[in-house]
Amino acid sequence: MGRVTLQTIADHVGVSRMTVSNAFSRPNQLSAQLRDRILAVADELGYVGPDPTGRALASGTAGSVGLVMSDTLRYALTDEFAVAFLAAIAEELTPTGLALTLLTTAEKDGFIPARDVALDGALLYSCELKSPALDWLTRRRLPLVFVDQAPASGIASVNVADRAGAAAAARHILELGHRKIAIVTCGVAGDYGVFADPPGRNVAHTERERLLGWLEPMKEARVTPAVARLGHEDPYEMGLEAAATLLAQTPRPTAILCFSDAIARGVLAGIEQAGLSVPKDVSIVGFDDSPLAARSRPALTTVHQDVNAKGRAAASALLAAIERAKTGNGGRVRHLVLPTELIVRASTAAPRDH
Amino acid sequence: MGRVTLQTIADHVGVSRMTVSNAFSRPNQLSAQLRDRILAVADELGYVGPDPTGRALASGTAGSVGLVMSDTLRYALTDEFAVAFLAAIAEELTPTGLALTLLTTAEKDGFIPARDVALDGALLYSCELKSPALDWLTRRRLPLVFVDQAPASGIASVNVADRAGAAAAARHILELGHRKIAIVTCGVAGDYGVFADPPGRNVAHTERERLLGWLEPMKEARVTPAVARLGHEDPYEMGLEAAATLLAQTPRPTAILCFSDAIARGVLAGIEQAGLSVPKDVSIVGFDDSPLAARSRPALTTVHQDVNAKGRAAASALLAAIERAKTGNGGRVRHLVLPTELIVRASTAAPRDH
DNA sequence: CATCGTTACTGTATCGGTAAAGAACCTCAA
DNA sequence: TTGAGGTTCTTTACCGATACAGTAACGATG
Repeated sequence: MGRVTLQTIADHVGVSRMTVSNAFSRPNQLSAQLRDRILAVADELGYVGPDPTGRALASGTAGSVGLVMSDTLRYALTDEFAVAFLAAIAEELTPTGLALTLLTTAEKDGFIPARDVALDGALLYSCELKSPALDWLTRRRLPLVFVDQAPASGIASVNVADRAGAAAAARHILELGHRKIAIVTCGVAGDYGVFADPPGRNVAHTERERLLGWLEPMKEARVTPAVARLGHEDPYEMGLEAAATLLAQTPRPTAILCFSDAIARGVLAGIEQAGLSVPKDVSIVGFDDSPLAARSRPALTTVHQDVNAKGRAAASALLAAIERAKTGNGGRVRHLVLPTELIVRASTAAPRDH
Repeated sequence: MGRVTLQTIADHVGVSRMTVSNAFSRPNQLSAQLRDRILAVADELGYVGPDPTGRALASGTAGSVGLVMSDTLRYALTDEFAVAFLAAIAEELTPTGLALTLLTTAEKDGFIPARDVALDGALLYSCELKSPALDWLTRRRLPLVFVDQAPASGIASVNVADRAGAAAAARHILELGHRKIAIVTCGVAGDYGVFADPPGRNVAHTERERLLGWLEPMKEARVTPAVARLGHEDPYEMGLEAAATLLAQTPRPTAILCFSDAIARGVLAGIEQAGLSVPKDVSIVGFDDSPLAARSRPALTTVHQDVNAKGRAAASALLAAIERAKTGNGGRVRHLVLPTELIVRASTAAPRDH
């Protein structure tokens, strides 16, 4: 026996296939009795419901939106902060009945998820500009939302005030009297190592913005920071190492500004391993205000961003973009920037010699 | 201008639509020159690649597998342990080019993701038996894998030795000399509260197994535990409250066995809030050996399970199930049970009066 | 009684592709 | 010269549904 389709049911009931389709998808197009009869027969035949693939082709909707996270899903999922973002998206999406498809950059036998999986739209979180996934999704002309990426015209974006937050962090450190300052930043591409000059081009949007934010007040104060640039893999380990390297420099930095709380925790551990104390010997500032920050000892001074709001904003921007693509209205393309706020906790203090 | 399809390109190049399809999907079916010409024209016309929906309908593959987590994605994603599981799945899936679609139980306007999203298969992690998502996926006859659920015949499953692990935990506590023992368990359905008798029916597989494991050595030792049963929402808060309730009982328990490390942490905090100390006054055992366990102070004695192995096993079982459904072979249906191991850390000790 | 609006259902065209078999042509050994 | 076998492209036949226009029946309206 072949597969049960709308036609099978239609034949059994003695109506047209379209009426069966309506029984499932547009209940008000037929009488209640007939609908019940159709559903009963469908049930009897073991029919589950309109086949998603057929429906998707005919109706033009897939019922799922894509999410590309940092190109490497594996590491994104070890990051508490990224997971919180994911959770916020999931929560915002749930009541819409849309599923969330996690896309990876990997491909197999010419099958590229970002190109070949049916989607109604996609969220791009913190991807490299030259990411192949981003490229495919763009070429598909899917409704998109960029999160933590350089805004592009015509594509909705959600960012946080990275620059302002970083500037606040730097100002805080300067006001405490620090002059020997180090920065630990991080990115997925470009050069790694310790630089006298901060990296210029070729860094992702978020990193660039934070760098600009940190550097501005320092420039005003005529302070030149040492910059260590790390990869993305294991923030704790890399922070630990970076701390060792930075602390070996002369003059030794008395304050370290970090790209994230996860890195800051590694740096903190590295400082303690070097026999120094935070904040007495070295002050640390993190970024993001992830749960880590409040939990660590000493509690991290950090730049807070509302990851929950970011996730929800991203999801609803995507819903608007999908609506716009479908009906032509749904508001105009928005470039949202959520605020950041410096949270002073216990990891920063005036330098010793002050 | 309408949309660019295979036909558009075929007309431009002057070949049949099928040849264009082959140019994209089966390169060895045509000459390299013609293929290049076709791809060039396709590129020129802004054609991205075969439309995923059309391809899905014709070929019968969607390119994505579903994952249902605990019915409430929101809470699953706040659970470090569940996220680690997700990460392991994602990692195992990545090289296969399959995307991972997160399914929720919610529906909207009669659209039910588990029924209406195109998938090649699905993983069900720790769902209630009567979960509507599980029900739909089963009825669709999709290749499935059950994880942390009662094995069903014909459906691959991955579990851990919950019962043995729990028994080891209970035995450890008994051997230390404890006789006044409490259990803090947790489930998404059924009755909540403190019971003299442990809940019987109507609890999910994992909970049941762990209960059976804890109770068996206790029965042998003629010890009757107090059982507190919590919901799923906020393990820390609920553990905190449960601790308060249990400590108020007479005789006061000297050891508490917890369903998870997340709950154990709440219980630990509750014990300390009550002015008691762990493990001097009260011993605690967790479950899972999530990162939390080693991190907490005192470090938690817990039952270790290899969440990474679980995730990978689940993913590859699903791949096998998909293969089986497609080609008829791919091995037989397996019911895997991964080992657990008691990890004794600092949260357990002999009771005071011992 | 002719006209009109509803309700309830049907017919036709299409969505964008793939599978499988067939045809045309070319190569090369016997 | 022939014919087996390979390469390359085409033909035919779907995959399972939805959109949209159309029609029949029926009661209401003037």
